[in-house]
Amino acid sequence: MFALIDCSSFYASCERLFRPELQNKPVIILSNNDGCAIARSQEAKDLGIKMGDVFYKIEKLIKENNVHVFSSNYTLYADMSARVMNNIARFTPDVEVYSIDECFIQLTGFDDLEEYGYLIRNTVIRNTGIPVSIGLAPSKTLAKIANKLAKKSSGVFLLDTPEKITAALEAFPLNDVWGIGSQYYKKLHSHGLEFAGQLRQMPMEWVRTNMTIQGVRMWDELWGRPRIAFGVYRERKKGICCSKSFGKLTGDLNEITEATANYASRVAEKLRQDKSCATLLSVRLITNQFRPDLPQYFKGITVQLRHPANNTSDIVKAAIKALNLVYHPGYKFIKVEVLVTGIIPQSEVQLDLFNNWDGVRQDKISKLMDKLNMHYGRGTLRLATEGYKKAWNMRQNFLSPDYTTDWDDILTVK
DNA sequence: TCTGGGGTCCTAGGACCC
DNA sequence: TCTGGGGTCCTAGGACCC
Repeated sequence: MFALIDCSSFYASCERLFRPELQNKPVIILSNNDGCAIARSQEAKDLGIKMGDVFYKIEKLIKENNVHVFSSNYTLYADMSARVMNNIARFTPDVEVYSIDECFIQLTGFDDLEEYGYLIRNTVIRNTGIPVSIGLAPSKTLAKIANKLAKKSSGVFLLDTPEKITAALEAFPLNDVWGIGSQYYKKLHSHGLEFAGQLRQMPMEWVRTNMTIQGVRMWDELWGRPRIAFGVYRERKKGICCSKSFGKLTGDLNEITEATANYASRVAEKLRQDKSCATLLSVRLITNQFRPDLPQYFKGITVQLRHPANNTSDIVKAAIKALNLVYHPGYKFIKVEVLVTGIIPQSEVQLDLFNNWDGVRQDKISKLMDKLNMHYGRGTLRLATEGYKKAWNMRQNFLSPDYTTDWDDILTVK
């Protein structure tokens, strides 16, 4: 049996934890650059605020209803997420962290799974203050469905017998099924399908033709046959990217170079975290598609690294080289993306005797940077090209303190 | 009337997830 | 003024090989 444990309105719950006066009040969290709503408390959902609603378009509604607004504070959310996951790991060693606010666990050999579900739920709530709901079922897709049903009932939902599963699927809307997005929903709906139970009744060949092999896997899972692997150990990532919109439009190559260096440096950090090296690096420059009055530009280029690397210096140099190949004056850019691919394990990188490569030295420098930045905060030690003014940096006008990760931000109790 | 067969690798694009 | 970021997997099609 699988369980899916999911934090309710996770970002909003994190913010409310340190602002208890916001319990039962509408709260929303904005995307980077304070662009649109990406998380809402139940009260905010009830006001009709939807995922992705553009901030300035709902400002009136926000004022009228006294909605509390926060910029995304990923430092806080990541730390709270780790606390939740650690608590869950006390119940079973097999935890697959699926996203910042969700994990799958595998449970076997329990007489009363429902009771165990409540025990996990209550423990997490007591120890972290973050409410969670738990869905239990024989496949991951069904566990996701059980989890949605748990949210509508008492926080834990068990789908264990064929009868219970059939009854649940009959009334479960297709567009809420894990793996069915807007495009597949449109297609299925045009064939008269509306509920998960109806899709499950379709012949496998029909599913394969209309939804490829992935659809067949999902279809099997709906029948309670697990087809999606349970992975406690995270696979090596196939690509690592850092891409963020600027706080303003800019055509200034110096500013864009600074941003590119920052993003590339972050990519190098992530590579080192994964103990991976990259062989290819792409940079893409993008204008603002929401400004059709301005000339549009959208171009990316991929360069080969002269040696598989994860040190900051090599990655940043390659990124700046690629940037200079894609940059074109006369445009106002909104975003630059830095992406590395061709990832290989760090341990498999071979030294190249003929390339006069100073990677060993650079690797040592990067290691030291990681150590210092871990201790004193990200960006304490960085390359000069990364700059210090950061005129392009994103807007975060409603940022909460880093209550749990920064001594300066710790709450004072009077 | 009519152009081999069977592979590999890469990229772009489309679908999905949170 | 103002519209997120970071991933996954699958398929089709082109280039290339023998």
